[in-house]
Amino acid sequence: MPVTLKELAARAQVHPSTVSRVANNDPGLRIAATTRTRIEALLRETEYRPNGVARGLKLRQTLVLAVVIPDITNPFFAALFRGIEDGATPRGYQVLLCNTDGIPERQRAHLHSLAARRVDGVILASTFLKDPAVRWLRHQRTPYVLVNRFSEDGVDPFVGSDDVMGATLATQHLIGLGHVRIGHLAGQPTVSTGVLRRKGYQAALAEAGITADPDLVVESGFVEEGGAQAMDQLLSVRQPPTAVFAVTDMTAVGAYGAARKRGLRIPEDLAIVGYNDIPLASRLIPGLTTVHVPIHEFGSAAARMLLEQIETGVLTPRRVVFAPQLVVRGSSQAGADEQLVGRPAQRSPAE
Amino acid sequence: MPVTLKELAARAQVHPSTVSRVANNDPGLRIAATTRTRIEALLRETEYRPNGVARGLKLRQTLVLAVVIPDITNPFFAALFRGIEDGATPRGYQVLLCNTDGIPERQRAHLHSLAARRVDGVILASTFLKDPAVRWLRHQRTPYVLVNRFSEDGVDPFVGSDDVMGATLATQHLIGLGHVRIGHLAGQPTVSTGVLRRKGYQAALAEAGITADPDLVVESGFVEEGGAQAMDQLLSVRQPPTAVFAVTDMTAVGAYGAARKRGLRIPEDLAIVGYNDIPLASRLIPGLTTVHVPIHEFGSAAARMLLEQIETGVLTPRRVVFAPQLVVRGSSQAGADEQLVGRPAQRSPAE
DNA sequence: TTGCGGTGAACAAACGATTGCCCTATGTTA
DNA sequence: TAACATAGGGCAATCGTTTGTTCACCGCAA
Repeated sequence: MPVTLKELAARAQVHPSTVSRVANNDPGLRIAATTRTRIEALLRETEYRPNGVARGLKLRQTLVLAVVIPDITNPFFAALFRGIEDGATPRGYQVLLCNTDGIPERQRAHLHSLAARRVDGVILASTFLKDPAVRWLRHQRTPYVLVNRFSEDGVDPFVGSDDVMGATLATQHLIGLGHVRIGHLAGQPTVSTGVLRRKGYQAALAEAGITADPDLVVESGFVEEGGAQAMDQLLSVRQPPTAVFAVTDMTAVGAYGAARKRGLRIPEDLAIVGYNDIPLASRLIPGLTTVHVPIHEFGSAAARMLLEQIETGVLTPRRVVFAPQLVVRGSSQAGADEQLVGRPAQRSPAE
Repeated sequence: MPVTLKELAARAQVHPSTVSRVANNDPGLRIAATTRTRIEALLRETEYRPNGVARGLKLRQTLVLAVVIPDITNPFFAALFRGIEDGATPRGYQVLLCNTDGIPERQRAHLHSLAARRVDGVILASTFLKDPAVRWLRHQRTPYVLVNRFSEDGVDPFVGSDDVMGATLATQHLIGLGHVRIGHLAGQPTVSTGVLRRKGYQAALAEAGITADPDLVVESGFVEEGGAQAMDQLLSVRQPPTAVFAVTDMTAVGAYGAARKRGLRIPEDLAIVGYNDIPLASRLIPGLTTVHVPIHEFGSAAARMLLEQIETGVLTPRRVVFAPQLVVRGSSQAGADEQLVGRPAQRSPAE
């Protein structure tokens, strides 16, 4: 059992409040040097650390943040979490991680628990358009930041990338390679990234004077399995695409599988472009051409915004939007894989 | 600001303790039906949830667990975390995630913070042999469980696999394929998995009457970059191995890169076997032959053990050791990749 | 009328820290 | 010598719950 103020006070023959002031280095404290020394020795000897729970109750701050995401086993969210933790830990905060598997009810349940625990703030990366949970957060006056996806355009603190621009870049790249029948593995229309990336895809086609074929857009969701199914469907139309833009890298991974199963060569028979540039993208064979976004910085920026909001009560700027960048690899352009050489090494993981 | 007991009590014209008892459904409570109804209506109307911090102070339990790992972006730990959360959430616990990057000082700092926060228990997956942090946990009487690695043989609550057996299986597999010069990308001798897997490797060689060549064992650590460097070194010896057993899958991924850079074909020129069977293993080309361990179950078993310890004060059994199983894929045996067909789908991730 | 048992709730003491205010010596000044 | 600063700490309220104990009241029986 860790030592308490009261016990220390008894041992030092002083009042607990005095020990507290010494421990907290109260600036306005007048105290005899000998007393201070005696108390400090005791503090060191017992390795006293104030009970965080009691402190939280009194000071109304827990020094805990929460991160709510669909699934940490998705490399995108793992990298995001690292960014958040790296931003929060140096400032004394620790981070609760909540996986929702994309199920609104689980998200709701987690948020309610988090509110009951009085976490100081929430970073939410699993929101969808018109998400009632976000309205609830607003109403609760819980500090929060949305990441990657937003719920209502422009009203919430947000960190993400310019999805329309990223999708446009990706599609223009395929157009530039001479593709005309370009498919899209699309995210759900209930999610901002799904909507905006589809919009960017369509904008690029329109700009190039290519008439959009509705058969070439298939909803895949954001994960591997959906990507495989949707790709399979795309390859079954009477005149299949020669290239696809997948709404996320994981979706593209699914597409790889589906293409390979049909004996298609990438990129000769089918060019593929993804979105996010997760670590896995460069390890695929061929490497996945994708839209790079600074995932780790999403996290650290979100943490910074959240902490600013918590500590100062105000927030400026309210939105951080990174410009995405195309990374060309072998999945769209044969022989392009050497562009990988010299990319910065990843943060070192360890078993 | 959420509503408090005191406010509710004022509105219901009763004492706070009465509201508390109604909210907690105190079995021994005698109360007039009308009063109870009035209070219950108020509880629902205000969506009252007791302040978890105050509750934690009074009850001396926070309903928070902590997971301490090297790095969540390593797929092994991501899967492990899911297992833990899936075991903890249904029982009302939420989980703090702490990344140490394998740095003892960061681990120490996190554990101190966690103790100050009075987390109910800790799951530690980043320990090493004779880890002072584990001794500290014991001394603090903080409930804890070690996962995957242990600190001192047999003394701590532990969940993991039989590393010697797994390594033996892997090596025997290579021997069975006719390999004689078999290398080992080894973990550090300061970590239990490093020591035991090396021991299993050596045992298999000895049993087959193959004399161990010290040049064929190179310390790689547990991550990709180390694997690449160590593999490079192995391929530089005067008579390079025709097969290697890598201490983890991530190390094997590094080996893939190194081999490919030299133009070696896998498995024809170099057979590779890994350990852990992370999701990435089956997506590599060729698929990575590896020692399968139930990562998700590591997590849920650890959570169960920890909760038992927390809630009952005792722990039985103290050790859960899973028997590992070899999964043969194309990295050791050409044409073996079809053994992948029909493997259970992964848990659905989402962007 | 007194006593008693049962109802229905209030009281109050924790849990461990923080912090504004008060109190008592002692020395200083007028 | 009376008034007053100042130094050095103690007091007590507070954060929001939980829970063992006490209390007031009512009806009923003796």
